[in-house]
Amino acid sequence: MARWEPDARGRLLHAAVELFSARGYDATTAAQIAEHAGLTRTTLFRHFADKREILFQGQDELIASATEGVESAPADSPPFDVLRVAVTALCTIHTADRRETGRRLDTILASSPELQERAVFKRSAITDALHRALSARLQDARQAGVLADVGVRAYYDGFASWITSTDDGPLAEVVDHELDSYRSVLSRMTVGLIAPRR
Amino acid sequence: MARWEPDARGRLLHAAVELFSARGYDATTAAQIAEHAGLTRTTLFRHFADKREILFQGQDELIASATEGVESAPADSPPFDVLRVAVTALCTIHTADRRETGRRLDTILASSPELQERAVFKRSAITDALHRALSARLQDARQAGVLADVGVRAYYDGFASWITSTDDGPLAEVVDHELDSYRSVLSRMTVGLIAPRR
DNA sequence: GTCTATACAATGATAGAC
DNA sequence: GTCTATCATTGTATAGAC
Repeated sequence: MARWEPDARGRLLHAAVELFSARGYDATTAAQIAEHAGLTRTTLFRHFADKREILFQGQDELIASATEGVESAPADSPPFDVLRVAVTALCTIHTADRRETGRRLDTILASSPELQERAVFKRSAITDALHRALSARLQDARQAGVLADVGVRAYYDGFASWITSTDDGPLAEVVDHELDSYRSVLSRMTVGLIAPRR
Repeated sequence: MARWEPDARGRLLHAAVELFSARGYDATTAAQIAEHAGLTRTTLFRHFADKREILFQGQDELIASATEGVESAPADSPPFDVLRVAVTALCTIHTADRRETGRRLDTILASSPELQERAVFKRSAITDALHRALSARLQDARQAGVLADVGVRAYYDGFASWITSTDDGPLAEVVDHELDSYRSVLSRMTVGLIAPRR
């Protein structure tokens, strides 16, 4: 028998989503979230550095996942395939049941500048991790930068369309198609797009 | 005769940089900054939405500047040249005398996660503005996304090396070289980089 | 090892006077 | 545009309970 109910973090997330959806982010205090989860305010701040972080738990896995993804790609993979392996690794974290959660989270995020700021920061952290790993592997910081930006863009675009769309398929599939589209954009970049047409 | 000393915002910026450099961001209170600038805490928050924003005043001009830059490019410019016009427009805001300010600001930013979060948010806002403007012009959201990312990356990389380097030239020149490098990366993307070598 | 009680400094908002 | 005053809330620090 545990002395306390398990999964405090999960309960706090659930309570936060519930209350933010009902009253809005600003109108919900940390004390209310804690109480709703059967805990106290002090305990909430023991688990999370700040109020925003409740909604972003698990995001740090994505950062680690990006780095590992790059390192796990076959030795002879061309750069874009290395990127694909890494971005696909990001997708495996979100299972199908997280889809509804993602939807609700997205609505809440859109309502608060404070949360958007944190979301952007997380995205930037993932991009930086990917950038570093690709840079180490490809030995070209600028090429790595472009690929990291494209990969993260494909991932976020894919995620957005995944939670919006009605037909259900895995996130990885949607993101993979996004990557194809961006690859096609990149491959067209030389034709009249960069060099002036003469 | 003015009833108050002019340029409250500028004085607050100066006071903030001074105190943050001396004691650190967290150890400096809004009241101290205000007092140092000959004002009260309340007045500080009349000028700035929060403590962080003091250091980022004028950044919103960059966002507007990005949009206008894209719209001001000649009608027949190829996409990358449109980007170049827009990114160059961003550079004209920082004159040579802002270089030392940029250096000091950079040191302060590096010391506080809270400030880095805001900095990333501003970068993201510029990227989004550029993305929107390019998207409207090129009628291709993904191509616009890649170009916006590349442009902003060139701008920030250029800015970082501009404030670091000893020899003085205009920011626009450094950024222009960055853009050349990224253009070259993009043009090499099709050769063995994306498609597997056979 | 996780939870709680309490006290505390600082942010940011608000209302009203000069 | 600036000031005084007051307020709820965040986030920290500390000490102790189960």
